[in-house]
Amino acid sequence: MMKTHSIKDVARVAKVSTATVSRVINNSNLVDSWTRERVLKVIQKLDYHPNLVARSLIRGKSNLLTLIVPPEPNFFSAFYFRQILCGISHSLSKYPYRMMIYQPEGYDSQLGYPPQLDGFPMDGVFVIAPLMQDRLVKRLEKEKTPVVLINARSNILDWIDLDNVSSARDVVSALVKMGHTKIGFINGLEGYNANARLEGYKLGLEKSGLSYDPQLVVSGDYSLEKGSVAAKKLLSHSKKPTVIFAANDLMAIGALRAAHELGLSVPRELSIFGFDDSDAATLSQPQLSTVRQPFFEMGEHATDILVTRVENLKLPQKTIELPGQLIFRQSSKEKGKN
Amino acid sequence: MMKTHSIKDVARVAKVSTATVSRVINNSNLVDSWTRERVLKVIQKLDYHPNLVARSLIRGKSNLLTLIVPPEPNFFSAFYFRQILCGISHSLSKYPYRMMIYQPEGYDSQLGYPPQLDGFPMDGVFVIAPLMQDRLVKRLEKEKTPVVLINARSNILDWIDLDNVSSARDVVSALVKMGHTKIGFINGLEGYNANARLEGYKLGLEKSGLSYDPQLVVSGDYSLEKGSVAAKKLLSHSKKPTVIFAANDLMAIGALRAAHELGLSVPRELSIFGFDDSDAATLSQPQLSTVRQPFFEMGEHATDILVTRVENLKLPQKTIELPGQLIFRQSSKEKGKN
DNA sequence: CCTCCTACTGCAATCGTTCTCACGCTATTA
DNA sequence: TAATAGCGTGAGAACGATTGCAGTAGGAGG
Repeated sequence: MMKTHSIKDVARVAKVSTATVSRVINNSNLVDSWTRERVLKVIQKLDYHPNLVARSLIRGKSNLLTLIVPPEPNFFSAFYFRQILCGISHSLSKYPYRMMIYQPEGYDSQLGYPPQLDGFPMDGVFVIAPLMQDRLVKRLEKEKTPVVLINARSNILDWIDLDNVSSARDVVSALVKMGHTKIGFINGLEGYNANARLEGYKLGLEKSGLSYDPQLVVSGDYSLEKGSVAAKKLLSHSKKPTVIFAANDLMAIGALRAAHELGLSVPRELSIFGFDDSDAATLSQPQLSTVRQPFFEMGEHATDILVTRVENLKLPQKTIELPGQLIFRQSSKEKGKN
Repeated sequence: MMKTHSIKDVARVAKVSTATVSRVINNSNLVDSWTRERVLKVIQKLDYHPNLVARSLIRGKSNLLTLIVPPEPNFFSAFYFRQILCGISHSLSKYPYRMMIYQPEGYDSQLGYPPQLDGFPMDGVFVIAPLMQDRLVKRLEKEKTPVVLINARSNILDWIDLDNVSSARDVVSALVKMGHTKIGFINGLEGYNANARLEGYKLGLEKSGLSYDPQLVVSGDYSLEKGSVAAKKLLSHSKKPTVIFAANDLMAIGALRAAHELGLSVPRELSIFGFDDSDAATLSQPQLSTVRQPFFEMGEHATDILVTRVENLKLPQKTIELPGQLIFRQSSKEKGKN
């Protein structure tokens, strides 16, 4: 760090006290306009910028928000993570806050979640979905650090999440409208998301007057391989579905592969619908119909929520559910058409 | 921020001065082992952690490194950026440093590059490749802020970059070994990378005793569309190449598409080689042979370089050239084989 | 003319550390 | 025995801002 000018230099040159300079910097109206003028000129001349570390110390507020990233080495590459990051970063430029990124080396069982973060300045924390929630969140709650959960939920903390239920429901409704009546579903791993998407699937059937058939639902694990296996299982039934709806894109692509291996043409003989609108969705052949999660917007909203909370700790809990967007591409089509 | 215990609390409880506590924290050996013991116990009991803001203030060092990201909204999604980020993050966990990410809203012509960063604490800066270099870098140089360039070069600053020349040369050598003698090249936009890759291409030919034929080189702009156009141009010549080597994956995929449209089977009738090993390389049909840039490792090294530099400003310039790795997939094969 | 009020300004304490000095004690050396 | 060296410790001044409080000046009102 180069030695820069301090508030004292400005004070000296402008022949005022540091208090006055400080008041000018902070737009206090307790300063004569002529004096202000003069001080501003000096500030500009010296290219003075307040030292934010010193300010943090006295104010007890660093204007730094922390994004805690799960310890998986490639997490930054994850599709949804990237998008959320873009959203946060974009929205953040509206505020005088900066973002620190912290990825611990691993889950620490002894000390609680983020071991090396103690003492590091942060006014608030973004927590992105995955498993690790419990311990981390409990600790942050205890420390009364403002938190916003992204893609997860809580009874106490602010959060923003996809409306999984209605998104899945809308997919099913749309498929029914396209003439499908036998709709297979490949479920994800146990957990909130998968449950909600399955619930939406059931709801969609119900809304369309179709009955729920457990044989048309098989479980997967979000992997391509399992998606393929699951699809084959679905397609081996007597009452073969005419469309397979998977709880994420990767499994949908697995289904695509299965169809290919079974010699079924997609979408002519089988439609396939994914969930996530990941990169893979447009790169697959044929391109995948899917549900786009508004990750970017989620990141944006999360930032707004967190900054608001940091600036006013006493606000009531804020929660946002955003709708997914149905994206129709080549892997699905009206039943019976060519 | 919750009020936590300060060094004074520890001092009071342990019945020593704050100076001694400070010495204990900082592993000074100027403290009696019995005293140290006692202080450590108190520290643990109070769950005391030094306030890093205060420490930064007095030390004039924040232990924060800044990663400046170009203002493009989706930059976090860029393939190489993600990988580099993973590498930085991974290596960073070895050090007592944290990373701030800062993406300005746009290029500011008035003030110089990163307008809102003034006064924010940072000990060093990662700068990732693209165009914006000039002004930003000049400014950082002036402020004597330690900088490491990633995927770019400088005469003064530390940098780490791919060895483009030898990577491209090795591709050509490999292709020649596979029996190809007419090797088309789709160049990128003017700039260091493209120049270096073209140079490597020429070098590879030379090394293999083949002569350079300007007709086998066309220029592109790194886009899929242009790659397709360029490939068609190459394939319309009388002396059609048997393999097309593109300066990046996207153009290679464009070439793939062109081949498809022209009814040429890849790799039976035409081999295609990319550069970057982006996501698209494995998702394309057939999967793309390409050069993998060691982005992850670059991020890791960059971190090591920057931390070293921050801790010792007087070190001589450090530069690293990393070799690319040739990845052979389905889009290339020995000439004449089936 | 005196008092009070308002508008502006400066003094000095404060935030939580680090680090230089000086001090006292013990052990070593001449 | 006196001088010297070293170890362990504490007092207190920084670091660069903010902010409560006190003080000054000038104008208004009685």
